[in-house]
Order: sequence, then C-alpha cells, then structure tokens
Amino acid sequence: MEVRTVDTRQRILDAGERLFMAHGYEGTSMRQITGEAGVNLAAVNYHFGSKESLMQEVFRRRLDWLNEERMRVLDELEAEADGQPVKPSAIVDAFFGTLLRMAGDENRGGMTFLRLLGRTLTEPSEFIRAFLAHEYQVVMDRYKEALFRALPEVPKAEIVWRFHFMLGATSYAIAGTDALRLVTDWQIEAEDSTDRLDRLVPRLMSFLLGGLRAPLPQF
Amino acid sequence: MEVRTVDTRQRILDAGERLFMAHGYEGTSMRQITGEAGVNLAAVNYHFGSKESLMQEVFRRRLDWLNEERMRVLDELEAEADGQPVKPSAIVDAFFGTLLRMAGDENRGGMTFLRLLGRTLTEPSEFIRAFLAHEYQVVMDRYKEALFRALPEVPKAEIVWRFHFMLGATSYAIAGTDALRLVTDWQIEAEDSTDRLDRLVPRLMSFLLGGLRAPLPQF
DNA sequence: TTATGATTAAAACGAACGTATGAATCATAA
DNA sequence: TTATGATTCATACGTTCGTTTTAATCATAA
Repeated sequence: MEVRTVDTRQRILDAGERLFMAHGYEGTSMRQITGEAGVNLAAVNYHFGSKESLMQEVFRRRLDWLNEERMRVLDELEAEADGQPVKPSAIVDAFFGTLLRMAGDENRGGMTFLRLLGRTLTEPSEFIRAFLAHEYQVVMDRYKEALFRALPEVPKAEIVWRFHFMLGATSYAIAGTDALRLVTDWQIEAEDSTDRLDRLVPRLMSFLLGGLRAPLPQF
Repeated sequence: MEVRTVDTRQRILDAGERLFMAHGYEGTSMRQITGEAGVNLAAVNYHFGSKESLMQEVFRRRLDWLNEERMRVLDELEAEADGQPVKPSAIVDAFFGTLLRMAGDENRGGMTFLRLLGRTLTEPSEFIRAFLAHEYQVVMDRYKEALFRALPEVPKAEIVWRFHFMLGATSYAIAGTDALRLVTDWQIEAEDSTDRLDRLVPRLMSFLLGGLRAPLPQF
C-alpha cells in the first residue's frame, strides 16, 4: 500500500482501459499494456493475478460508481414522485444520461471507458458476459420495474425490447466514434470532441424517447 | 474448380462465419476453423491466402447480395415515387428490414451472419473497418440522400446521427440474442427463435421510426 | 495410360502469447 | 542500522498462434 504500488496499479488500469477499448480483449497483449504503462511485464500478474482479472478490475473501477449513481438518482426521482410513477423521460435520463455524462468526467474514465463499455456489450467473451451480467443485474431490474410503472399501458415484453434497443443505440453511439466515419464523412467533423459530446446527449435522448414512446407494432 | 474445392471453400466459410460470430476475429484460431470444417489446417491459406482474407471473404459472400438488394429496393421505391420523396418508413424498411429478413434465409447466412455483422460493427479491427467502410460507402450515401429528401425539415446532421442510432439499435438487437439475457430473463424466453425474429422486425421498425421522427432536441 | 495441374495432407517454422520464478531493489519499522 | 515484507526486474517456461514447406493424392486431358 505504498505510493509506488498505487501508482503502478493505476498506470496498468489506465493503459488496459485504453488498449482494451482500442483493440478489444483478445487483441490486446500484456506486453502492450505493460509497455504503455511503463511497468514491468510481471506487474500485471503480481497486482491483478491474471489478464482476465485485470479486465474485470478495469470495469469494476468504473461500473461501481456508475451503478451506485444510477441507483441514487432513481431513488431520488422516486422519492420526489412520492408514490406516483416517475416520468419515462426522467428514467431514461437517469440511466442513459448518467452514463453519457460520465464521458465528460476524465476522472471516471471519460470517453475511453464509455467506448470500451459500448464495444464490450456486443463482443462479450464468456467470462466478461458473466461478469457484466452479475454487475448489472440489480440495477437493470430496478430500472425495468420503474419503466413498467411509468408505462402501464405498454406490454412489459415490449418495454424490455425497447430498453434493449435503447441500450444498443447508446452503445453504438458511444463505441462508434470511429465507425461513425463509416456513416458520415464531413457532416460532423466540424464539431470538436467535447462539443460533440455536449450535443450527443440531447440528440440521443430525443431519439431514445421517440423510440420508447413510439406506437406499438401491429403483428 | 472441382467439386472438392468448392466444397472445401464453403465448409471453411461456414465454419469461419459461425466461429467469428461466436468468439470474434481475434478469439478464433485457424485450428478451430479447420477443425470444425473438417479440412486440413493448410486449406485456409491455400484457398484464401490468410486469416484476414478469409474474414473479408466471409463478409463479402453475404454483403454483396445484401447491398445489391438494398440498392434494388431503393431503386424500386424511387421509381414508384416518381420524383416525389420516398416515405421515411419505406426507406427504413428497405435498409433495416432487408437486413433483418436476411436472418430468415439460411442460404444467406441467417441469424449467424447477422449476429456476426452486428458484433463486428462495434469491434472493428483496423483492417475490417477499412473493408466494411469500403463495402458500405456507396449504399450508405444513397440512403442518406433519400432520407435527406424525405425529411427536408430536419437538419442533415441530425438525420446522420439518427441513422447512426438506428444502426446501433439494430446491430445490438441482432448481435445480442445472448446479451439480451442480460436485460431480460424470462419475458422473452417463451418465444422460440423463428417466432422471435418474426416479431422482432415490426418491433424494431416501430422503435426506429419513433426515434427517427422524434421531436428535435433543444440545445 | 500416362502426364499435368489442382488439391490435400503431415509436419515444422519462428514469433508471440500468458504466466511463473528467483534474485534485486525498495520503503518502512524496530 | 538492520531486518522484513512489498515491489520491481530480467528471464525463462510451455503453449498456441498464423504461416510455410514438401510430399502425397486426386481429377482430368492427351
């Protein structure tokens, strides 16, 4: 628990976060990580035990705060609502807005972690899916229940699907700052990256709410 | 160009498609692929040259048809419209509906390819991103232009963003038949897989159109 | 039937992987 | 100052990776 230790752990976590984001879990080697972190190759196994454990720690460091924050905000909303259902827009903002606003906070991983999370949600190795499922379970259930109460006229299965679609749109919007160039070329280049994030939140929120409240499909 | 050759190539492509879908590009080894295909290890390099080229061929085999079909459908729609803008719902269906309906056709890769595509869009290795960008460029531009004309009152940048969000929701909906269990547990289990797909298309379409036509965000 | 080119097969290549080891170095408390 | 436990370091281990090589086998045309 000395200065150097904390520093080394931190440097490894930071490098891992960035490299896993850029090249994926399998595509990143321990030598890349320790190289970028400027520490010895053996440091990862000494401090974290294994590459898998490092990956988990990279996520835990950020998700613990995020999930607590999501719980806290929803608690607040439900307290304010005083028994009444919380507005859908407030629920969506509490879940996705909180996530997106993380990207503005470099101390919480900023864009890097957000993009890592986005890409990991669609490329889960077995061990990472199990880990994420476990970390997310409780929060997910709370938010689903809140949406059920907020939209009593919408079938629950439909809400679950739309939650899923919202997750996808958000993951992709985050993960794909590069893939974005696949869809667009020039239209968005003008905005710099912080400006882009500021505008992304309301843009995405409008889209998500529009989708959530769309007319029900006719089978 | 004999029977055995064609068969070997096909078996490798099928195995590669399935394994890349399940474990990602980096997470799949040539020995897994040739093992599952029941061919010799050297067959991949003989027939495709390298692992990267195999990956590209796995995509090309499906995307060529998909992109042609998307072009054909949009051509038809614009011919019918006879100079007038095509309805947004028709454009969305031509792009995303065509994609989703591929999943019902086992001869075109079915769910397997669709999920591979979905996950690859968020985990692109450099070489794969370049390849997809090249394959998609022309089709994307056509559809963007069609949407610009269909929604003249919406700023172009906004349309591009929303196209991007729609891509994300769709990718995730496809790729995440497993990750889905992260969000839901029981609600959807009841439906079997073909039934699920039949219902997914209208569900997703409602969501996408709701998002596309949502009120513009206030900055 | 034999010659030829295409394909398959077995084996090996060097490189890179994640991990483990044991000695050197550090910070700290006695 | 010395002893002790924590950390860093260089190095090596055994595996697995994608690829290459060389020989065997196949199908086909002369």
